[in-house]
Amino acid sequence: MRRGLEFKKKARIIIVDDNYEHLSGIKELIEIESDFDVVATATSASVAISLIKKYRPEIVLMDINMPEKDGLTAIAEIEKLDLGVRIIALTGYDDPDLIFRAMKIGAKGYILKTMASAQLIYAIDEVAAGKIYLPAALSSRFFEYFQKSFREENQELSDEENLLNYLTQREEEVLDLLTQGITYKGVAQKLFISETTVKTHVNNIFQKLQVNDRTQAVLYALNNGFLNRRKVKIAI
Amino acid sequence: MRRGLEFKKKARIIIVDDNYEHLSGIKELIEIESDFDVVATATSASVAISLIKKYRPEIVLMDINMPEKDGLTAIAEIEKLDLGVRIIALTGYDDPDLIFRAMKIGAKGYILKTMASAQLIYAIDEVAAGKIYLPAALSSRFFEYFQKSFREENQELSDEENLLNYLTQREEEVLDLLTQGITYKGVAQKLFISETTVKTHVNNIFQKLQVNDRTQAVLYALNNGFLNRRKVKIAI
DNA sequence: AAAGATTTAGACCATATGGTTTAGAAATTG
DNA sequence: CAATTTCTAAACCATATGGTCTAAATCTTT
Repeated sequence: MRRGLEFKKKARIIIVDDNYEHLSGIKELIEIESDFDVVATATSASVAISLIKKYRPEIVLMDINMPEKDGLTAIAEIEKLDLGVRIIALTGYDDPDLIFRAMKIGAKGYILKTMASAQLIYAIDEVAAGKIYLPAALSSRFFEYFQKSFREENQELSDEENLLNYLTQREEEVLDLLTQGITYKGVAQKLFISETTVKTHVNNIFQKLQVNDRTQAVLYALNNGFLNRRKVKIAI
Repeated sequence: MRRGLEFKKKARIIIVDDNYEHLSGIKELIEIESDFDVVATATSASVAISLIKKYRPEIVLMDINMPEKDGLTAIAEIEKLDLGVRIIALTGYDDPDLIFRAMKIGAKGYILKTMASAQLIYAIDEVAAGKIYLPAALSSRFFEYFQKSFREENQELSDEENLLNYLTQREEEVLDLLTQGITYKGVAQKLFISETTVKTHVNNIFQKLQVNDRTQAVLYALNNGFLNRRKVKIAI
């Protein structure tokens, strides 16, 4: 086939699809059109996982639309095993949410069953070579979804509405320390001011943020873009 | 040029680059190789913004590496204006963090200055057509970064390490209410139990999470996957 | 049935936190 | 320079929160 892989180790592949027709179709296609080695196939995620543990393939082609255990959780589980298996997700349609979630949990590629066989082979080639591959069309859809989620989630408050913008420099510093779970005494020490001064600042913060206690102030800060060492969190 | 745009309205473009050499280079290239209409150029972000307000171009080519006001904040500001301008980011190197941040704040494309001119024209074509365009190489880098951030941030704690898993049902309920900024009294009312019972639960929670106060417990919960109505937050 | 964990709840006490007021020093702005 | 804002800090008090211990009722599990 294309791209001299003859001298490389042939990538070993496991294919997972609950539809046996599709499964054998893809298997044949790969065996005919490429140099890859289909070492096993599975029609359910749970079987697939034990096969993966057994054969340690380089690549797994995983259908996402399966009953019982769905493909996404299967991918998550396989990734958690940390066997270095590179998973390519496979579906019938380009639902951006599916694409987003698959890539998020670690899929190294995503292709549609409707795509040409050459595209499939190319994707496997790329992923086997250590890259992450999304066809341009899917990549475009992914980014639309990606950006939409940020638009919606991020700027739900305008600058005037975001009460954090009314805090003074010092109040921000105090609040920043509070969002790290530090007590008033600790804040006082860190900022080299007295504890009563901290209390004064804190009370002003409460007024400005319209909250009643430390926990609420911290929550307000975190939910409204207090740019700390904040962690990335997107619910699956 | 390629792709019959003759009958379409020619896309109007503004180019922003603090390096005048580059600026005129790109300008010439676009004027020669494509049908697009370069309506203005700017060597600073602030000038660019007023030009954009004035000319309302379809496309903006924005260099990211600029002194003074940097390109990313400029993009954010332009996006905030919500003029329907589609921004393509432009840099010398493929720093994945830059790519990630640019796409996050709404860039519709990202290309390297080192890329062939045909690639640039193609990118503009695609973006002008309403798509989001990232060359395969950059897309790959983006996803590596994207996935790494999730790996690091999400499963930094194993199930045994995540102290939240040692909480009982009831303790979880209490903690959940605490993460909503509710006081002990409020929790007692919501759960139809006495306030002293709440205190008992809370103290047990503190023991299990190895923290000393309510705020720290809430922070621990939020940072370790207490899957609430939590918002998507990634610091720019 | 016995053992164990969970949920409930009280007493008791110490301390941290929150509410309000006043006020001087320092920095900023007009 | 005068006016304003910010930062500092104290006094005073009320209440919420945290620490520790004990213990009964309920539920789970063996």
